[in-house]
Amino acid sequence: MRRSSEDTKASILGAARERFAADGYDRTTIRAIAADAAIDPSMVMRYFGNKEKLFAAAADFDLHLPDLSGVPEDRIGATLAAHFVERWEADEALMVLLRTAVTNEDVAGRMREIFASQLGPLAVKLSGDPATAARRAGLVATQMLGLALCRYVLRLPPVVEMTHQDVVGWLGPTLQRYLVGRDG
Amino acid sequence: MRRSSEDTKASILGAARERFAADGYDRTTIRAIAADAAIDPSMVMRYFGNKEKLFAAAADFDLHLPDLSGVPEDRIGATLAAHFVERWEADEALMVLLRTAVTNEDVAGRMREIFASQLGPLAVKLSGDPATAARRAGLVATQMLGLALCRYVLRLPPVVEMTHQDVVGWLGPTLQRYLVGRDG
DNA sequence: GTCTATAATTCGATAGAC
DNA sequence: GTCTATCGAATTATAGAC
Repeated sequence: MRRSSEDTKASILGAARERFAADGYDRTTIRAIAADAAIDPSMVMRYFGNKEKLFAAAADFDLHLPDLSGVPEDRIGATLAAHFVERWEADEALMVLLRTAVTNEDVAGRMREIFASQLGPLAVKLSGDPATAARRAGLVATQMLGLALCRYVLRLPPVVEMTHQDVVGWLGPTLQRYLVGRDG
Repeated sequence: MRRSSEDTKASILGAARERFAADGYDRTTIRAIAADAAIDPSMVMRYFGNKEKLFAAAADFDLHLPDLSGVPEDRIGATLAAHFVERWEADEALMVLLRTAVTNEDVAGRMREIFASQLGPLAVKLSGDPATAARRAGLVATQMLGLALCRYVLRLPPVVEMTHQDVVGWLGPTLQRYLVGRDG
């Protein structure tokens, strides 16, 4: 069959995202991606150059943090918790990134950048204290990435079984304290 | 040089733990482990059969959860937080396991077993409520594994810079609420 | 107990025909 | 735009000499 360049590229990217998310970077082969996309392996090379560039294209994403300016001060933690769960379940690129960052130092570096540049400013804005903002952002990351790890990657049954509402109810107060609380 | 069987086995295991922890399962090669142990690759096969069995031997471990019966009720979260950080930094096998569980379904299964069998009973004992114990244990896992992920694997700077005391001060109350709190 | 040699795979990447 | 064919490298694993 004959497809357009754009169709081919898109189907390769889709297959790549699934494979990278399911198997991690090392275990994923260009051959497998090509087979999923029903195309020859050499086409993948033609469009993306090499495996690393294909990964970069598949893992490109944005946290899309919500605008919290209209949210009541005491609902910030809950709002953020709800947003993270939805965002995570909507975009496979996040899992691709987490799975890969664990065994790839370059990707871990990208993850550091993402959280520093997107979560850091939010923490400054919320806590009003630039001195502790970085730490607050880091704490939020530990809880949110920990949830993602246990729920979507390790699939610990009690964590998988929680509804969105359960997650917001339990993690909301935690994030609230990390972002705007006074102790520590 | 001529070494005893035990010496050889021990040095292979040590090298394997370091490699698996540093590079993950897929990236770690038997050849590299053998080189680290200053031995021929075929010796590794001789002693451990194959790569998978070598990994199983290197990742064998125990959470060694502390006895909390003598700890005041309101200090349980802090005690557990302190214990986890110390345990994590003392035993490389934990990082080996986490790094590998992320891209290996069999190992993820072992991780599920470990947390269910070791953290579950603790939650029952503490909360006194078998109905919610599994969920409480799961929540503790999200926060503790999230800390480990950000601090030891992704190495997010603000999380790495926290002292043991900082960790206990911030995460203690979180674990406390997950284990013995009433909301959710 | 240790090593050499090598079999058997698998993979990323390239060249080139159609 | 798509595919065949293949190279070169790396890896697990085995057989067997010393």
